[in-house]
Amino acid sequence: MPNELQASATTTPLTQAERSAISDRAMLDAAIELVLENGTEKTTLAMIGEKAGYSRGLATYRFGSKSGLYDALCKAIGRSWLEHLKRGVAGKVGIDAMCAALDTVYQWVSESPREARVLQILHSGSASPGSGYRETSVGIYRRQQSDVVGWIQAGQRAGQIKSDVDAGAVAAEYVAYTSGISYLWLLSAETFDFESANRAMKHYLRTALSTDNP
Amino acid sequence: MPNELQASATTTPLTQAERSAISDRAMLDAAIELVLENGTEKTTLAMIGEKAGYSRGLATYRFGSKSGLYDALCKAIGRSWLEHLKRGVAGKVGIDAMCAALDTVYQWVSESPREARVLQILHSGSASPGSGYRETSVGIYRRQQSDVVGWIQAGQRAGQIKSDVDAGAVAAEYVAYTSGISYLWLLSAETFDFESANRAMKHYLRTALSTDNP
DNA sequence: ACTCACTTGCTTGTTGACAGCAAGTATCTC
DNA sequence: GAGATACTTGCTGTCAACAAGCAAGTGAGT
Repeated sequence: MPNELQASATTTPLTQAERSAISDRAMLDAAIELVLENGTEKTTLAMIGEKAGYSRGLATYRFGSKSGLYDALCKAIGRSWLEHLKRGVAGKVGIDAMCAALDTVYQWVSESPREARVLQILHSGSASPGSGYRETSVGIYRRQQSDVVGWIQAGQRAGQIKSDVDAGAVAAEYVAYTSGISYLWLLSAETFDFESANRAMKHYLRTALSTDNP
Repeated sequence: MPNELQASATTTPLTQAERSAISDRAMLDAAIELVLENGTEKTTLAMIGEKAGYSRGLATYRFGSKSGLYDALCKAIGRSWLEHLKRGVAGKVGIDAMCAALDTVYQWVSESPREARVLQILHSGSASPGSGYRETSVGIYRRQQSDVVGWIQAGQRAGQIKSDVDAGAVAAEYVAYTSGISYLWLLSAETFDFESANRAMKHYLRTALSTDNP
C-alpha cells in the first residue's frame, strides 16, 4: 500500500447516492466549461463525460440525451440565479424591488459570468423548435414575471406606485427588458453598455411609475 | 410539344447566374419551412437541398457549411426586416419614430410570422460561442441601436425630447426591450402579451422623454 | 455558325464524428 | 453472497463535410 490517498479512498466507501451526486456535479461543471468554450452544438456528450473524469458514455446514461443534460443544467443554474435574485431583492417591494433586481442582474453577470453566460446560451437555445427544454426556460421567465407583478401590486398598495399602472403590462415590459439586456450582453459584451442601459431603465421606473411624479 | 411551358423552358435557356439565383431562393425558402418545423439543429443540409427540389449535396456545395447557410438566411431575412422597419418609421423622428418602430415590430411579427420567427431563432442561435454568424447578428443590432440614437438626437434638436436625456443609454435600453420582447414572443407567444407590453413601453417613452412632462 | 477549351452548377460516393442504445463490468447494499 | 445501482464498452444509424465526377452554360478562335 504505497499510497495513503488510495488507501483512504478504499476505506471510505461512498454511498450510491453520494457517488451519483458527485458525478452529476462533475458533469454539470464540465458541461459549463465546454459550453462556454464550444457552444452547445459542438460540445459532445463524450467530451462532458471524459472531462468530468468518467467514461464517454456516462453523460448519456445519466441524463438520457443531450437535451436532457442541458435541461438539468438549465434547472441547476436557474435555481442558483433565482436564489441570488431573492437575496438581492430581500424585503424590498415596488420600484425599489425592481431597481434592486436590475442591479442584481448586473451583479450576477459580473460576479458569476461563467454561469450567467451559460444560462443565457441555454435560454437562447431553448427558443428553437423542438429544443427539449423550452418549458424549463418558459417557467423561469413566467416565474420572474409573476414576481414582478407582485412587486408592482405591493408598491401600489403601499402608495408608492400609481394605481392606474397596469401591473401585468409593466411586468411584461420589464421582463422583456431584462431578458433582452442579458441576451445583448452575451452576444457582445464589449459593445453593449449594460450599466448605462440599466441606469436609463431605473430612471424610467422612478419617473413613470412613482406617485411622486404626477 | 404537348407542353408549352416546357417548350418555352427549353427555348429560353437560363444563364448560370439565373440558375443559381433560383436554386438559392428555393433553398432559403426550404430552410425557412424546415427551421420552423424542426429548429436549426434537427434540420439537415440534405433535407434543405431535397425540399428545394435538388440533390442532398447542393446546400453544402453552395453555402459551404450549415452555419454558412444560416448566415445567408440571417442576412436575407434581416435585410427584409430592416426595409420593413424603414417603411414603418418613414420620416418620423424622436418619440414618434420610436413608437412607430414598436408598432412595426408588432406588425411584422403579425404579418410575416414565419420570417420573424426564423430570424428570431437564428438570432438566438447566434448567441452560442462559435456560431459562425454571430457577427451578422451583432451587426443588425448595432445598426438598430445607432438608428435609435439618431432618432433621439433628432427629437432633441426638434425640442420634443428633453436635452438631458442620454441618447446612448436610452437607445441601449430600447434595443434591449425590443430584442427581449421578440425573444419572449418566440419562446411562448400564447402566454406573452406583446401588445400590452408595447403599450407600457410607448407610455414610458411619451412620459419620461418628452419635454411636455416636466 | 461551328467547335473546342473552359467555367460554373449540380450530383453522388465516401469518411469521420456524434447521439443514442444495449449489453456488459464494477461498486455498493442488505 | 445476491440483488441493486453506478458506470463502461461495443455498436448502429445519421449527419456534416469533402472530393470526384457529370452536365449545362460561356466565349474565343476559326
